[in-house]
Amino acid sequence: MIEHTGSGDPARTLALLWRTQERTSRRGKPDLSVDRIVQAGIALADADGLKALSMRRVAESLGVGTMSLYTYVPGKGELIDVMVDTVQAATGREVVEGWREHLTYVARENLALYRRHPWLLQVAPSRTVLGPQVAAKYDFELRGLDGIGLSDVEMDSVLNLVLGHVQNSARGLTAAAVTEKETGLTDQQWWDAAVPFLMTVFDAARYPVASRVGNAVGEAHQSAFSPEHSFEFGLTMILDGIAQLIATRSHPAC
Amino acid sequence: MIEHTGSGDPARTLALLWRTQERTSRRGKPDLSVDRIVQAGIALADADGLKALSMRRVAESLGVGTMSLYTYVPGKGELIDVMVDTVQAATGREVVEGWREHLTYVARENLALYRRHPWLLQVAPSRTVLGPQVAAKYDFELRGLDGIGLSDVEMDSVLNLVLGHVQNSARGLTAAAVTEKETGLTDQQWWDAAVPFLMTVFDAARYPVASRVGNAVGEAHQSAFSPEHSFEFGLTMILDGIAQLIATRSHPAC
DNA sequence: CTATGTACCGTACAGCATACGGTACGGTAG
DNA sequence: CTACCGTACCGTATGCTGTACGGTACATAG
Repeated sequence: MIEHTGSGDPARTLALLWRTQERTSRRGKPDLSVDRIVQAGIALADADGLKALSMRRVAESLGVGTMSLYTYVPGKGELIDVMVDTVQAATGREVVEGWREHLTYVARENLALYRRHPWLLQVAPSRTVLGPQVAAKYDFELRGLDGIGLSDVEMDSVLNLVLGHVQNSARGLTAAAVTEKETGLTDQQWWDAAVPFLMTVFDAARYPVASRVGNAVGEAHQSAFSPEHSFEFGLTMILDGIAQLIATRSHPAC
Repeated sequence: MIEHTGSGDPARTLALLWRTQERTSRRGKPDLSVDRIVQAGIALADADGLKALSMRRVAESLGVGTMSLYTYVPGKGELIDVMVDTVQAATGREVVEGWREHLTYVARENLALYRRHPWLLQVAPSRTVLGPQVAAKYDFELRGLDGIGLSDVEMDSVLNLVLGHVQNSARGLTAAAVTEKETGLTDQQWWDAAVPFLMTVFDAARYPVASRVGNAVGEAHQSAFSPEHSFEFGLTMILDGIAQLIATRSHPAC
């Protein structure tokens, strides 16, 4: 299941993200807090995936009634928004020389983020989460592209292109684990169950190139190939393309 | 919500995809069929998004009891799998000269597919749907990359890179419509509601590059900019990178 | 005409998010 | 010291979801 986020009032969500609530009065005995709820949510999603994240389970893991969460968080969608923003904080912010090195670093950091929190891939990125951590990360990632001849819009396009590739790669890298957890079947088991049937039904003569390439990829998958290769390959292609763009910008009359 | 697919027995799913059931006996009065159910599902998802797709609603739209669907389809996940495979059939298969032109054509066709069926973006691509339409499309898309000096695995990598970019772009292109349908808020309304709050909380001095670029992108978004640009931009970058790879393969001793 | 296998479906269950109407208590005003 | 009140917390209920299970009705084969 892909979770949707930000279903409610944008202002409410933003207030939550930026923690503008100012716990004013001290009536009652506040045992809970937004942060404790968010941490519990992240822990739960890390462990069992986004599908297993329910308000009941979050409350349970905090030893609290389900509805108590709604005092601090407008709903599940907003909770996920805050979870997304929160985990961005843990990405590295090293400054490296050269746009290519910077983008490579950014790509690796984001890949690591997806590895740590695979459920991020299950959150439908319908609308950007405009939280403080997201903003800080965006700023850092753009800074390494500043002053190399690209326009502002181009800087954004380049970054999005790289981050998009990282996300696609992350899906390949973590899909096995996530899907296994949710279907109870490893890739190998699934494949073993599928192959004998496919053999009876798949006409190699009808799809000659597909079957040849499919076999090659399958064999490579067992031996030397890895999704990491796909990540590196795509990144190289993209960076090479960007290099050409930058070269054009530097020597306009080429 | 991101829907998961292929939850059940792989062999069962494959039998369904390749229609191996051979309606043998003619007892009873089969009113329903897998195809009718799938078409109803696609119509429903096209109209109201994947979130609105429920077995109850599919049955209702066919004038049939909910449980009757389970005679033909093992479950919701498998139904979605078949829906995914089915819509692939509608992509164009024109043969164009040159790998670059071919990939451009493939990219456009896939983008159009996502436009027609935005719910495809909400299906978690945990495991490839190994259906006949998917296979045929894969074969066609690879054929245009055959014999230009790439290895089999490289052909697959190149294709995946392009298709991944298309998917990312499609998200940007259709996100507005989909999200609006599901949240009841247009991008403009959402932005208008967010901006005044952001102004009070977003420290431009803290995130100088982010705010500058963000503003530039925002302004461009209102005037000349469009997600289409982002699609074309990324495609150009990727194809330029691939061109370099192919050049290397053609003149190995560069 | 009877037997049988199948298409279809009513009911029920477990799980979900969350709206609503309370309850109990800590801090403060009188 | 007491009375009040705003807040934290939560029990219950509603309307969704997918689907397991047991049954019914009927077309066809024998």
